[in-house]
Amino acid sequence: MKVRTRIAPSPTGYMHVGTARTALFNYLFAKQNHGEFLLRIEDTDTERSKEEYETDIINGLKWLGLNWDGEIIRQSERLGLYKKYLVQLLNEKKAYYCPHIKEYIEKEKESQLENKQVLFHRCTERDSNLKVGEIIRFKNRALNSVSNEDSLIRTFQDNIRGQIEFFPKLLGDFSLAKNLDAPLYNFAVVIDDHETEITHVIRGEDHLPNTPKQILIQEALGFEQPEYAHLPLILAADRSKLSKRHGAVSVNEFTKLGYLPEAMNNFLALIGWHPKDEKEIFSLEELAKEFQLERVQKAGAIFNIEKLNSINNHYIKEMVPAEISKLIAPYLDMYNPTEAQLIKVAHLFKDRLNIFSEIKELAGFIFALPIYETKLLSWKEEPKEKIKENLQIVLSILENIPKNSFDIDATTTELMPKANEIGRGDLLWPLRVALSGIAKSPSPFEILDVLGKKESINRIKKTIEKLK
RNA sequence: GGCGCCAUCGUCUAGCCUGGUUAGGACGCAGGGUUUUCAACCCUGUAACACGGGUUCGAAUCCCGUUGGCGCUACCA
Repeated sequence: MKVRTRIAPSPTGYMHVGTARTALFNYLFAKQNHGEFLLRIEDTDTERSKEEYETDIINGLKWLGLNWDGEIIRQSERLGLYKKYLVQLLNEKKAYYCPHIKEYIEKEKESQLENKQVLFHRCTERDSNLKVGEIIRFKNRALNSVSNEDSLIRTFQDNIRGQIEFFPKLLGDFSLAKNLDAPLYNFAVVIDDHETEITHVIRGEDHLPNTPKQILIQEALGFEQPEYAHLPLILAADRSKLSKRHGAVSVNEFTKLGYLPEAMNNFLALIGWHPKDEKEIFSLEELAKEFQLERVQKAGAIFNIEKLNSINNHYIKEMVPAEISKLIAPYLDMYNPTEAQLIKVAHLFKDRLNIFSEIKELAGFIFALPIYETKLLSWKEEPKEKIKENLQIVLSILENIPKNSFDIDATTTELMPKANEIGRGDLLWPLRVALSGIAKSPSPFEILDVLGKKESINRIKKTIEKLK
């Protein structure tokens, strides 16, 4: 049978990195088994679902290169299908209309909580077979009698976790739909996974408690049970489920910050999965080849942004300046840089860039010399006059280099003998600051090269002026 | 409260199934090197088997318990 997996996000928020990781694992598993990876939008909650979020999810998947097979499946467009099965369950008396409103159920819960009981609804109308309410509930057979075999412990297999136990009775008569035209999550999932012939349900661990309900629905409908695999959760630093309050969690935020999709995929793959050997850098194709569900971790993993940064830095270093220049351009927009400038900047900063958005802070001085204090010019507390004198020396040397051969080689060759003579720090430090206005920068020779002769001379002269 | 899941360096993890390792790697951090600073790169270092029993000649590894963490407990998904 052909392997089919799916990513089934609900468009109630921007695409979460957890969704991205689940999508990635589903994609990888499908690819390595020459199967299909489907995208299903779970938009049955009309109150919270928004088109904007759906678009964001689609863009996120595309950005990551996790291309799905076939058309997008939208649950909101399949209401007739759910209705058909709902009617079937109702007719077969495997589901019923429940008259109890929310307030009643909540009160019921409160008293159950007080009495330290399991929270579930057992309806007085479950056998009335009348349409006494809107909500449709699953008639849980395990509730029928205490000696019923359905009240015993049951298990299902999870490809990551092994055998999982559950008590059908403890599930109560859970809800299937708000009404005939408004299916609820657990029900819609079962119908869709069946109809689209999903063979492997790979999803977050937060769905583990839903699985028994879904299995019961499958059995009531006579559906085949797919294989399950529940992924560990992505956690925040405090080990709770990663959410908005923890900072950047949506894929589009990472895109805006200037992360590379290949770094994102690589990093996400390493949260909860690890190859046999010690390799850590993987392309999507390599991942599809080496990924194994059996090697997925069971415990939740903290989203470690430092690691992501280091992986991103790795991928940036592998790129050529021409590619990088395009990606840093948006962050330097306010300076109206030329293409040639961007390429030089890309070349100069590629090794020290974790994410592209950092370029503004790192390279801003190239385009606009920041204001700085005069004392920054002194290497080791030399007097003003000494600094000025050294800058004069540099200036006279640089002025003698022809404009069109004013590059790293030329400036290094001309300046270094003098620097060695009077002290490297004494000569090069003031030059660095005169050119950049900051303490932490690339070498003065590299800056000279990017700035060009005219701007370099200009900056040095201004500094000398400043020292008067 | 109930149910379920989980537990190796600060973090991500290898090792666990098929007991015998100086418990390995990466990120981070610290120190050193690299034609001045920063970054990158190279080298070195740092640091972990949650606890208690049991089985065994021998337990991170198998079993039981404890503790802790997380998730779910909707007319959300």
